[in-house]
Amino acid sequence: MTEEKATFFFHEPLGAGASKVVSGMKKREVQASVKDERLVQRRRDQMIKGAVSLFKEKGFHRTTTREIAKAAGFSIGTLYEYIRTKEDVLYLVCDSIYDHVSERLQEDLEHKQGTLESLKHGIANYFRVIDEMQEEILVMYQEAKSLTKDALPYVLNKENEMAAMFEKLITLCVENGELNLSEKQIRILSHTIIVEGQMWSFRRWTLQKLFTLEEYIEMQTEYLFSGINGVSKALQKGTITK
Amino acid sequence: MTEEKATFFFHEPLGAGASKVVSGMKKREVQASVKDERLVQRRRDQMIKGAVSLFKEKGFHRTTTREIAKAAGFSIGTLYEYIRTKEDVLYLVCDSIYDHVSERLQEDLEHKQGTLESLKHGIANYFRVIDEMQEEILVMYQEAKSLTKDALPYVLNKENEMAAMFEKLITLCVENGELNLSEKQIRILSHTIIVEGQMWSFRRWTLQKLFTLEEYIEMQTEYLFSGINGVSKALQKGTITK
Amino acid sequence: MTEEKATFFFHEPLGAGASKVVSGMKKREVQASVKDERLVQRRRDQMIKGAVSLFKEKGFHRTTTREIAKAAGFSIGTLYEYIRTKEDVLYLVCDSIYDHVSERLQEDLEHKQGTLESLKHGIANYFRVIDEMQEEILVMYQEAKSLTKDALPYVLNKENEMAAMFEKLITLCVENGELNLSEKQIRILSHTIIVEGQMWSFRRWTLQKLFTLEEYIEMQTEYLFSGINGVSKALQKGTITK
Amino acid sequence: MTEEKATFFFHEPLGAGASKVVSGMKKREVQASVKDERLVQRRRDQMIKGAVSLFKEKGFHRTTTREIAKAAGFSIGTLYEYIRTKEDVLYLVCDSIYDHVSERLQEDLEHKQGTLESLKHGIANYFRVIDEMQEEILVMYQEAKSLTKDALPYVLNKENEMAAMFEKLITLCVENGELNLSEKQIRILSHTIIVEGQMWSFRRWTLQKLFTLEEYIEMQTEYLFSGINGVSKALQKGTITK
DNA sequence: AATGAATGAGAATTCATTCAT
DNA sequence: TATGAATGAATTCTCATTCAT
Repeated sequence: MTEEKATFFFHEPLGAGASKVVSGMKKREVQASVKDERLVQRRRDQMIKGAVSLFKEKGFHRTTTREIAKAAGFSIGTLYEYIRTKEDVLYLVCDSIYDHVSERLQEDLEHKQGTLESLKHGIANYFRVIDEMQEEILVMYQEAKSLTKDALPYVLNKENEMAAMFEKLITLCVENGELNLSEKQIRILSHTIIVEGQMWSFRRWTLQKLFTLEEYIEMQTEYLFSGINGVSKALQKGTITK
Repeated sequence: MTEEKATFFFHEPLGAGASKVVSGMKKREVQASVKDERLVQRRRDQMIKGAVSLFKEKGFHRTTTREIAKAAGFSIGTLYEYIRTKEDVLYLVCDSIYDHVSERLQEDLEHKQGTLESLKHGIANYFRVIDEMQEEILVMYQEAKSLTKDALPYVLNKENEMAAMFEKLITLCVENGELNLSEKQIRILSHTIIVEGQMWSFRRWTLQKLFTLEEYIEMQTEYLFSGINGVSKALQKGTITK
Repeated sequence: MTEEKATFFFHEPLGAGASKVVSGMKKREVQASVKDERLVQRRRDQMIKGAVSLFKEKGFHRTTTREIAKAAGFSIGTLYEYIRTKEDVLYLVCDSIYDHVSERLQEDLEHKQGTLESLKHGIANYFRVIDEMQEEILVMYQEAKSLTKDALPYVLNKENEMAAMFEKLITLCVENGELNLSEKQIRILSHTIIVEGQMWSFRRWTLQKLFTLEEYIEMQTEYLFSGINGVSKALQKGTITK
Repeated sequence: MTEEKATFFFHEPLGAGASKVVSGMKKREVQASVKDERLVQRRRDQMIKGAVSLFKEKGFHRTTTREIAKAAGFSIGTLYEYIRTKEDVLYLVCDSIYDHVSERLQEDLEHKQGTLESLKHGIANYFRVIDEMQEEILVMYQEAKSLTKDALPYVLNKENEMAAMFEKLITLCVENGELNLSEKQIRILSHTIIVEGQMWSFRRWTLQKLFTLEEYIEMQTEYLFSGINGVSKALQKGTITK
């Protein structure tokens, strides 16, 4: 993967600073004045926790650094001992959410077997993670655009890593002969899966009023595997119920 | 549809002010000091045009009202003759984009016939509209969350109207016996179509590097109608090419 | 009367521009673009009427020229055909109020006779005028300070003219042998009378809750003529009632 | 005293928020971001000092917050650490002036004895305080009207407290048999005294040119106690000089 | 390390005044 | 004469960031 012209959820076309999204990319460093690594970690955790709940409530721009400091339980001066700019907080928050999601997914995708069953299971699991973390997901996708150019590649990288998980899962199925899909088809499929998960969170104002999570999983899986035609026929035959 | 607890792309849980998303809802009025309706329309068009390009570049929050005025080609004082608050600009922008998208869709969905072919055609057309307006789409979905509570129902309503278009299209197919889907399945399907369209714009940083629009349309349609299994089999049989 | 260092209800120490308060001073001209004198007068009357009611409600500074124009029944453009600056409106308003008050007083003080009775009658009449015009009185005294330096002498002059009326009335009594007061005593007395009148308007929040106008007139007159000692004795003797 | 329909020096008729002027009323709190109470006091003192001198010069409305900050010796940002709105400054200024006046009066009225002599002494003292603080008095009475509804009761209350001081002084004389006055007469008298004091400041442009403070005190006292008639007779008899 | 007072650039909004029609 | 759209200087207030204690 080379030079990004990333415009995922981002406004500015990326300039020189923002390039190469390499898998296995190192974390972007956020400078702290305080040396004690353990303390830095603890303070940042407090900070992220406070910030997430504030961002949920009012978004990044409407949240002030003072509020973040207060929510984190320390003073504004202390806040700035652990970050350099307000945007650092946003980066830490996004990074942390990605990590949590990835972690939860990784956990489950550990025992990848390359069967259709395990793929379905993986998808269902992903949807459930999304459901549990919907607030965070919302925050992340809505505010990530406010990250500056140099934080961007790291975030895009995370997105790619997530897609890669599903790609791997699907590829295993292909290798096992359970599926027969081209590279490109795998790519698009994994992105579609990810987006359908996000959909549960983004469109919850309507979806979550119409369906329970499990219904949603079932129906989406049905569509995903059998498509409109398949679903249509199955319904006709009575294989699946309304 | 009743009382919304909308959390679509919005942070604050909606209070009393923001309820009822009624189809056929009247436009929310944005007050102008200037009386000449025609002039108001013209100036607002200038304003929207300028604002969209600024919002694309730097987002709503980072764009100042002075910049908007300048981009629109008039003074800050004049800007405020046509709106009341900065947020009004955002509302006008979102409203305008929705209108354009809807219009473009409506145009095409006029000759709805209730055949699978026409449904496919409608979807393809929608994807193309998205492609043409991707910048605007991006702006709308990323900034709409900054609208205040009282502008919200109008925006949610637009979303519903868009979903309703596809619901109608699909329902026609069902009525014609071309498809056999339950109410709920129609619902979820139309939202999925919409989201897959948005995906082309949201994930363009990766999708548009891998696929041409027509490829994307073809592949998504394939998945949508036949699902993973169908695609998989077709590929095996050589019905479709990689 | 010479060089004023007027600080009546005015903030800035007066510079060169503001001097000589001469009795019989000509009115300060307020320039109009419109030539037709009659029209100018009519429009200004509309303007003053509207402005007074607005100033009553929200004060000079919080009232906008647009509001004044609207209240006057014409457009902002038209307003500026009859004045040069917003402050001109204030001057016209103050001037007009003074004129009304003076006129009402003059009317009554016409038949000055130089008896104590007629002095009492004059005072009572003045109090009644104040009562009738209290809103205007309030406006005038509260906003006059916003007049610029060059409008000031005219206003001070009006104040002097009012004091002069009572001075004349009292002087007549002195000349008639009904009273025996020095120049200075006459001066201070006439100012005191004027201020006691204003008091009815300025302190109405408490006075007008405790007394009717007629009670107030009676009591103030009693004090004015007999003083604390006199009132005290009269009460003791039962000459006056509580 | 209950429900006020105060229109003292105020434009808007008071709504629900502005009621009950209770003696012993607590001070209206002005919120500060800074915690250190002592510092808050010091900074506010600087602020008030600067503001008073600016208000004297150009009035509340024509003074900008930046000017206030500068006059106080700190930045605009710092100013807003100690107040919430510009109006807070006005409230602090008015409050401070009242406090100073009250304090100066209280000091002296401490040794109230209920003799006519001590009453005269109290009045003279009040006039001298007014003289010393005339600039502040002017500012207070001219700008107080710009206070919002919720600051009003506090200010009216102060006015009442001042009147109450004289009422007490007079009442003592009545109780001692030195005077014989009704409740209402006491009321009106104390207000008259207060207003005659203010008169020295409000009409200084003419009074202070004609009289020295001591002359003014003497003459007003004469009138106050003996009235026109008394003064007139005394002059005739040669008891007092011109 | 922690604190929180100080800073000032920057933002939205208002409104007196002008001027072309 | 009358109109009202256009203007932009001026104003209040916010908030990220710094730095002395």
